Amino acid sequence: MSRQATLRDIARHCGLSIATVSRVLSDSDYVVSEATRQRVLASAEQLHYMPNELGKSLKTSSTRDIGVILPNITNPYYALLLQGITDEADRQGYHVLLCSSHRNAPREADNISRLLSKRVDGILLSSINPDPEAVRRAVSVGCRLLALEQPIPLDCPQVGFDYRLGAMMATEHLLSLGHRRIGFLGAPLDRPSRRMMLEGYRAALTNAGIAPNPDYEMLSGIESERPGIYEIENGRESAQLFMHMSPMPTGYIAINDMTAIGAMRAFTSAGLRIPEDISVIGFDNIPYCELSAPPLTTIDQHAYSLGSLALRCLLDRDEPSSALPPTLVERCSTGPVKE
Amino acid sequence: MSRQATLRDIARHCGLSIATVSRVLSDSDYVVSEATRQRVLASAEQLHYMPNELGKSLKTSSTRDIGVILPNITNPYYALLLQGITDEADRQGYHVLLCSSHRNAPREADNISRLLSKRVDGILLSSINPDPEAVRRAVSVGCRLLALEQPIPLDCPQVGFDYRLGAMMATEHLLSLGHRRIGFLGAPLDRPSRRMMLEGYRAALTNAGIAPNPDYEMLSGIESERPGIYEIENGRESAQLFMHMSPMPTGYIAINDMTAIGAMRAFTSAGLRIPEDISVIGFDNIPYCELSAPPLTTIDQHAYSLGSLALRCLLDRDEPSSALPPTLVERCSTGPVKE
DNA sequence: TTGTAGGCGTTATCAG
DNA sequence: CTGATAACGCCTACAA
Repeated sequence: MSRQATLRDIARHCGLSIATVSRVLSDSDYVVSEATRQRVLASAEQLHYMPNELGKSLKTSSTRDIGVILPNITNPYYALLLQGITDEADRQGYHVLLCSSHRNAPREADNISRLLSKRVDGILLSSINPDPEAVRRAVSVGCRLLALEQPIPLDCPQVGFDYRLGAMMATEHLLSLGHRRIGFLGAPLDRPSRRMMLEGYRAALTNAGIAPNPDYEMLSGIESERPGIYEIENGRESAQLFMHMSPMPTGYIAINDMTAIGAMRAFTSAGLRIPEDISVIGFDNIPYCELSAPPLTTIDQHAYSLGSLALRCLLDRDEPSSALPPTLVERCSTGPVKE
Repeated sequence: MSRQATLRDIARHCGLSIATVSRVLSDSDYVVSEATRQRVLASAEQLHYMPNELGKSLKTSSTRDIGVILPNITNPYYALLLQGITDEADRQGYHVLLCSSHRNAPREADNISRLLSKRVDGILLSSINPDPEAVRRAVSVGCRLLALEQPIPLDCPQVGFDYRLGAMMATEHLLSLGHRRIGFLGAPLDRPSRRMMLEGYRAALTNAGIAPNPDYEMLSGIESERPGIYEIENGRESAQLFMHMSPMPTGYIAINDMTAIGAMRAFTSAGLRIPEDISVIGFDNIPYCELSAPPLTTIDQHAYSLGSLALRCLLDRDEPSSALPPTLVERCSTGPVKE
């Protein structure tokens, strides 16, 4: 438990000045004679020198840290997103400071403050409605900030999905299988992403000459701290309501995979067969989709790629705003309509 | 995009010395007259002062950062663990620097180096066989290091599960339901946790007067980058092999939930009914367990609590090593043996 | 009660 | 090619 060696220690050890030692150890393009370079390197090795990034950052005002604020990581979708971010950060020589906001605006503001005090080089923020004051302060002190996954109404780069297109693709897939009555397994429209999905669903129906039926837009549901679980419950509940209708829809598009799986469980335990009797399509393509019974057809959001893309945008500042195109992943939960 | 205000700016602004300003803003117990205190506070407010933690850390040599090194986060078990850590860190006023090691020893060593350069106050490391050199260097420079989840053969605090006991409980649960032929749905014994589970399984059998049958210990399987997926495949494969035996076991204990779910799918698609014909019990209690068909009985590892416990141990340095007792969670995948 | 000054470990400017 | 020296923002004896 000895104190860490510093440039000064090395300088003393090899009889050179701190400046010279710094020059070789921070491999600047500065010219140093090969002989002294070797001397410095040898001493550094012997003393187990390890640069102190604090000093360096204080001087250069760059920490190579980036802050990531996510609602929570136990949601597999956010876990995938975060993995994409950390892997990219690793490649680029950056470090990730992780914060869980739990969808709590004051907490988010606090997270931002703390990250700014840490002098992070940038912040990736996934927020439904962030404290505008906190965000403004961040950009005003020159900290890059990027709106991740959820668009925010502020002048900053944004990276997200094309939710509208994704929902259209899902609906069109059902339409192409002959379904005409298509239900929307939704949730409260408290986020832009959800509103965009509902829009896409309606647009696809309209394009196909079908008038959207408000009864088929199920938006009930409660939020809860247990991620995953309440979404399953929402799916179950919505499915129950649909089963009381007649005629009930033959195809269903869900706001996310968890909701779709919950609905499937309700349908199958009521004796309906999937995909023979009805079809269900999810959204996100989380790993569970391969496990459900039957394996879930869904729209892939490419969360992992989105994460790494977001980090690149934050750092490179080119293509400042972009969205990843969704992809249809066909598994076994959708099939031709039976009438 | 103006430069951040510093103590000096505030001092100038309110006509006091930097020292005085520092004293009120770092709310030390130093005595400052109420009048000047108010003056300082007012100026700080006006200039939007935000302390620069870099300067502070450089001076105090404490960053309140802790490094967390995990194989990957897309594994729901690690996601839960990480959530426990971040939530606790938040409560304690610490920040989490996240690294993904991808179970790669050189990469782990590199992660450790980078964290040390960042002068983190501590490191939580989940590793099968870490580079001993890197670990030694960490403790030698006085950075606290705690072995998380996987024990490592070094003198440092450890926090993990009682894998042996967990596997015993799982096996005993099957025994109590009348099962006598019990299969072990395993994986290569490359980690201490897995070896401990096999031990526990054998011990429970022996205690019940049953000689462990080597044929029933299935350890095949390939690792792969896609987490979750290969575990499902391993489960499937092992199940296939078991179905070629006669008599085949009636009860199965799996090394983790994913493997159990994979095996269940193989069994049911071969026409076996769970839990009527055979029983399967998992390990971890990841959220998916509630989704599988049928919902999976399992051993809860309390990953979330382990995360927060680990952080407390790292910081408080009391109860330096401990393990969380596992819990049986009965769902629908286990039942009385039918003979 | 307030101010001065030195130092934490780096980088970078400017002389030698 | 190398060496003093002054920052970076903060804390903290010590002095007034």
